[in-house]
Amino acid sequence: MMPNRTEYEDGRIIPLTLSAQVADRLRNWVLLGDLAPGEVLVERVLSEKLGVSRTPMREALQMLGREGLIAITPNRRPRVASPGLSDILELLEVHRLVEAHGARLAAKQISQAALTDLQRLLDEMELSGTRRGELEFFELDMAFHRQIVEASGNATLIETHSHLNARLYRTRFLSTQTISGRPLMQAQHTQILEALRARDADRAQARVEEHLHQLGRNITAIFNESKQGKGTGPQPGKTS
Amino acid sequence: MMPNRTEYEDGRIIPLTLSAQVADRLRNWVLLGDLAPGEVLVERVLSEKLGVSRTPMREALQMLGREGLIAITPNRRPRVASPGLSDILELLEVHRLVEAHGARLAAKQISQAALTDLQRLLDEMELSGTRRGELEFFELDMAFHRQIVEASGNATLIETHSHLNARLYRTRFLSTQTISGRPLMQAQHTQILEALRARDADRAQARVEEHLHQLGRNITAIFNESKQGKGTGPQPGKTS
DNA sequence: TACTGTCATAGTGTATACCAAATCTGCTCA
DNA sequence: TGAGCAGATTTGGTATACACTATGACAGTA
Repeated sequence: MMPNRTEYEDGRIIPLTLSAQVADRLRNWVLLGDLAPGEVLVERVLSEKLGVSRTPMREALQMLGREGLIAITPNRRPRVASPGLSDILELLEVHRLVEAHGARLAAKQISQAALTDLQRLLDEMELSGTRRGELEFFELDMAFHRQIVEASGNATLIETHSHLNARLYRTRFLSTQTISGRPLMQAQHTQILEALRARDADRAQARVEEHLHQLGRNITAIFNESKQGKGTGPQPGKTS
Repeated sequence: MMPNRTEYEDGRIIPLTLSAQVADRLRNWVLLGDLAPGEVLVERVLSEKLGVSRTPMREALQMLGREGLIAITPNRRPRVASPGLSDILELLEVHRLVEAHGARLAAKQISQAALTDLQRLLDEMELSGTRRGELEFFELDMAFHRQIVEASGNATLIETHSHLNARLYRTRFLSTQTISGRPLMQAQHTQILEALRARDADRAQARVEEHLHQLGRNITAIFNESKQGKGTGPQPGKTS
């Protein structure tokens, strides 16, 4: 996902603490589904598996808990979060609000280099959609959205967006699997980029909103399918 | 602040973990200024002072770090955050976005009881403005804003708003001290409530935006004063 | 004076061991 | 089948130890 092993601070490079590294690994496991929603996590087992002591493992679990990726209840074993559809739609609404605003800000000041980069991502997605694996398409998609918000230049907005996105990550990944929706998504991506190029803040905002509304519809469809299908929908168990 | 000592979960009441209790106390110290911005925190000293071991203290510090109230860097002692004006304005922009959207949602579905409660808060603020202490006015103000967002019914929105607000807490408290601005603020509060009563989502959103823009101006003024005044502006030291 | 390098001290990050209290699991019995 | 119980697990918290990093004071140098 993110090749996070170091961290900046006034130019010096400081290695991440062990807790943070463990959190990174766990996060990837959750996001990619190696740890299934609802699955129970046992501190000692995990810490042995990763060869670290309980202390950094506890801290890592706390981190993911605060990010909403796992549900932590006092005295109980943590579980991988498995939000219901309504939780996800609530999340998505705020996420949409934030990202759309990011696009609005970005339209006013995005650099030429960033625009070129976004175009490159779109091109690669075009190829990826037909030829390559789904994970790659997904990651390009994520990068596209992230870069737009980063172009807003508002650190708080970027951080908030990234937190919300982390919680939606798994769901969005599943959504990407449904290849049928891709052409529409791609067309919308193009429209967003056009609006940014035109420095049209209103349009950029509207296009992003539209796009994420569409995402909401896709997710709803997937959720309902898996629910009636073989009952393998997300388990109960709250999202902390 | 919040009388948090217990927590719900399917009806049973479970006491907060020690870490959470410690975090609550530290948070209050930071928000009320008992721990000054930029001040250095030492794990061992704090844990002794509160009579707990390092483990829960570390967890509490991590929590506040995530909330943006203290800045944590590996191997270094945590510091109470002391954001610069630009940081605060960025925060406020996102905060405004979230709260305004909350008001929009709230307008559509706020209960009669909640409206009555908001009116009560306004009335008390009116009294408080002339007769009582400033801390009380401030807390009523905070409660007013919080309740509006809570009326939105979107848990993610509420949570995000509360996080952002926590980071702005200290600054907003200082802003409240400037009594000269109160009549305007109060008038705006009334307008917001009127819009909610009228179930006018657009107007509610607009009024909240206006109000928080005004807050931004107040904060900017205060910040500049204190900076040129006696140089007692916020210290350097980043916000994590 | 201003700068640079050294060094002791202080403080965090991590490992370990241990205990109390809560939870979980499987069994028994109705 | 389901309620209730007891023992095994597991977490929350304490205490301690130690390696490694950062910090600040000091001495030496230009």
